[in-house]
Amino acid sequence: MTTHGRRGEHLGRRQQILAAGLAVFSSSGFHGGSVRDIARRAGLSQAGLLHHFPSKAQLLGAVLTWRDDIARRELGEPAPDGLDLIRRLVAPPAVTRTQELVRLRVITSAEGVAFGHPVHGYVRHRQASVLDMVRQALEHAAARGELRQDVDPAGTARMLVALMDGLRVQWLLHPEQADITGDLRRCLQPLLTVDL
Amino acid sequence: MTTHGRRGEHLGRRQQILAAGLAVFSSSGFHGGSVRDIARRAGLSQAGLLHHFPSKAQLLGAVLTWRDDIARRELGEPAPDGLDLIRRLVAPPAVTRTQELVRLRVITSAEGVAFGHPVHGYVRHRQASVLDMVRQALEHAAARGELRQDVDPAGTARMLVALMDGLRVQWLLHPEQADITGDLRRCLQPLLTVDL
DNA sequence: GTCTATATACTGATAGAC
DNA sequence: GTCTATCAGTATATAGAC
Repeated sequence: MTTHGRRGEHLGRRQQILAAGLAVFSSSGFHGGSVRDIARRAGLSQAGLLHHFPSKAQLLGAVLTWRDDIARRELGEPAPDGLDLIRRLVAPPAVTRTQELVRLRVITSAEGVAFGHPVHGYVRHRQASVLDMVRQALEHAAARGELRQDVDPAGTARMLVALMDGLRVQWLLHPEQADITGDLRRCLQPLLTVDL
Repeated sequence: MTTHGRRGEHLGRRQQILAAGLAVFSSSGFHGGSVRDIARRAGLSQAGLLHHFPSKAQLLGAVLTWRDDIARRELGEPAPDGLDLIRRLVAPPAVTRTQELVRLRVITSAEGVAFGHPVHGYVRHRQASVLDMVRQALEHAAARGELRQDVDPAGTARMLVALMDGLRVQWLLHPEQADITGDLRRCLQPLLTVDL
C-alpha cells in the first residue's frame, strides 16, 4: 500500500504529483483538467501517476485533503477559538492568499454543488463543518460578552462564511479593487463589543 | 443568418437548445458538459445544434446572455434605483430562486476566474458591472439620506455582492439551513436610516 | 515504481446528402 | 434546417514488460 508508504520510493513523488494536481485542477477544475497533463507536469507518465493515485477522482480528493491540511496548519495548532479564530479568518496569513490555493477552493466549491460531481459530498461536508466551527467560535465569544447581545451566532456565522467566499471570488477577478480584510473588518466590528 | 432570424424555422428551436444548454451547463459547467448531450435533450443531432450555435463556447455565451435577460426582466423595466433596487436584490422574485439558474451562475462564475476559460472576460465584466450598479444605487440612497452617514457605498456594494454570491452557494449546498433574504436583511438594515 | 502500448469511449467540429 | 458519417484528437484506465 503506497498511500501512506514513505519507504523504498522517491520521497517527494506524491508531493510532486499533488503540487501538479493543484496547478491543473485550480485552473481547469475536475472536468477541465486531465491526468495526462498533471502527470507531465509532475515529470512522469500517466500510468506512472495512476500507480500512486488509482483514479482521477481520488487524485482530486487527495489534493483537496492536502489543501485542508495546509489550511489547518496555517490556522495554528491547536486551532484557536472564540474571537482569536475570527481574527485569524479575517486577517489570514500570507500563504493563504496564493492564487492557486484560493482558486482551487473557489472552483471545486462551485463544481461540487452539482449532484453527480465527485466532490459533491466533500464540499457539502466541508461547508457544514466550516459553518459549525465559526458558529462555535462566535458562541464562545458571546459567552465572554464580546458580542453585542442582539447578535445571533448562527446567522452571523452564515454571514461571515458567505462573505469570505464571495470576497475570494472578487479578489480573484479584480485583485486591485478588492480589500478582503478591510471589508470583513468593517462588516464584523459593529457586531462586537471589543476591538477586532 | 439564423442568429436572430425567427422566420422559416421552428420558432422554438433556439429556445429549446438554450434550455437544454442551461440544464447541462448548470450541472457540469463548460468542460463537463457536452454538445452532444445538449443536442440530445433539445431533440436534435449534434450537427443540427451546431447549425444554430457554431461552437460550444458560443453556445455557453448565448445561454449566459439569455440568463442575463431573464434576470434583467425580473428586476423590473426600467431597472429600479436607490433603495428600491436593493430591496429587489434582497428579496428576489420566485423565479430567480430556481436551482438551475442559480447553479449556472455559481458554476460559471467560478470556472470563469481561470485565465484561459472561454467566459473569463464575461465573468470579469459582469462582476464589475454588478458591483457598479449596486454602488450607484447605494450612492443614490445616501444622497436621499437613507444611509447612515458613516457608511461607504463602494465598500458596502462589495460586501453586499459578496454576501449574495456566498449565500447562493450555501443555499445550493444546504437549502434547508439557508435564509438568504433574512441574512441579507440582518446585515443591511443596521446600515440604513429607513426600513428595508 | 515506471514505462510503453493499448483498449475503449467520447470529444468538438466538419462534409455533404437531402 | 436537419441529418448521417466521419475526422482527428483526447479522455481515463488497464495490461504487462522491465
